[in-house]
Amino acid sequence: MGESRKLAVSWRDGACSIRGFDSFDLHTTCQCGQAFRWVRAGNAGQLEEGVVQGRFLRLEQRDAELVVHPPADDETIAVVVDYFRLRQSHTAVEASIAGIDPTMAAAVDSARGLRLVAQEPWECLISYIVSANNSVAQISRVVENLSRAWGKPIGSSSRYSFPAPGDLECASQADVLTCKAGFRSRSICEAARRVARGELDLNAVTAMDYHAAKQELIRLRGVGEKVADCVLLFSMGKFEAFPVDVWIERVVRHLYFGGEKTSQRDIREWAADKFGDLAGYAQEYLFAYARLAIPDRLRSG
DNA sequence: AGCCAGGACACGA
DNA sequence: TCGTGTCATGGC
Repeated sequence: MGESRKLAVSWRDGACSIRGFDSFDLHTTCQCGQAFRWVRAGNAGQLEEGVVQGRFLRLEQRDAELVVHPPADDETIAVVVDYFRLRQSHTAVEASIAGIDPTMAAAVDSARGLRLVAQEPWECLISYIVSANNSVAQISRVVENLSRAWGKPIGSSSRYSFPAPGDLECASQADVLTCKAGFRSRSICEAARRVARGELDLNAVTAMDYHAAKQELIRLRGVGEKVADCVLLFSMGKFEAFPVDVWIERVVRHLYFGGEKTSQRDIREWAADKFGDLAGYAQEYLFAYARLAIPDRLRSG
């Protein structure tokens, strides 16, 4: 999992072209349900628009080339490269997982080029508090509502930055409820207060090892093992995390436990033993594999 | 009308 | 420790 690839970056007409990365699929990565602010632009093709670190990004993949549409300054390119971990040799990760057994080979085949993106911990935390007993489409809607209500407008993009902890702390629970956050509104407000007041330091949590960090996150209302694992995996670089949701529970039970009902705890232990350091990547391919049976229109957002 | 969605939590046995 | 009802909200 070393970050060693050398990328080639070139500009033309204000757009920037990044080359030199290996296995990467923009659309698969943006629409797999790990991040909630990406919108596919156009019906087909590889064009995605999203907001990362307060920047509006308009990205287009042309095979082995990733185009960052204007404005594409040095800092924006750095944000894109870090977010998608483009310096990481992903072919090796996929080969390693596919080599585990035929089922995992099929799972990797179903979503080749799927990356684990490096989200911002604060936004990721709130997003996954919102995710509880919710659909991907609805989560995206609520995150966008929160941004529109308390974030800052980004140029002429019609999009808004995700609100900082201090900005969200100003919101009342009733205000958050108007964003359609439902019963999660109280959890959102409490998390905002604790982070804004420095009672919870997400950078410090990121620096902890997996188990210590998880224990810390779970102290928050609305954060159980599954949500904590998502935050750890999608924003804190803890690749051993294996979030167990209803989809993972179903697909693992069916593919590996002969259809017998298995506790989430058993599945987590099984995954840690079977996948080790790559459990998080294995989980994402299994998640994509499981959801493949569902018609595309249900996932488009 | 009823079930489900990238669950968490309080409760009771 | 393990199962169960409940929590908003929208799509099917």
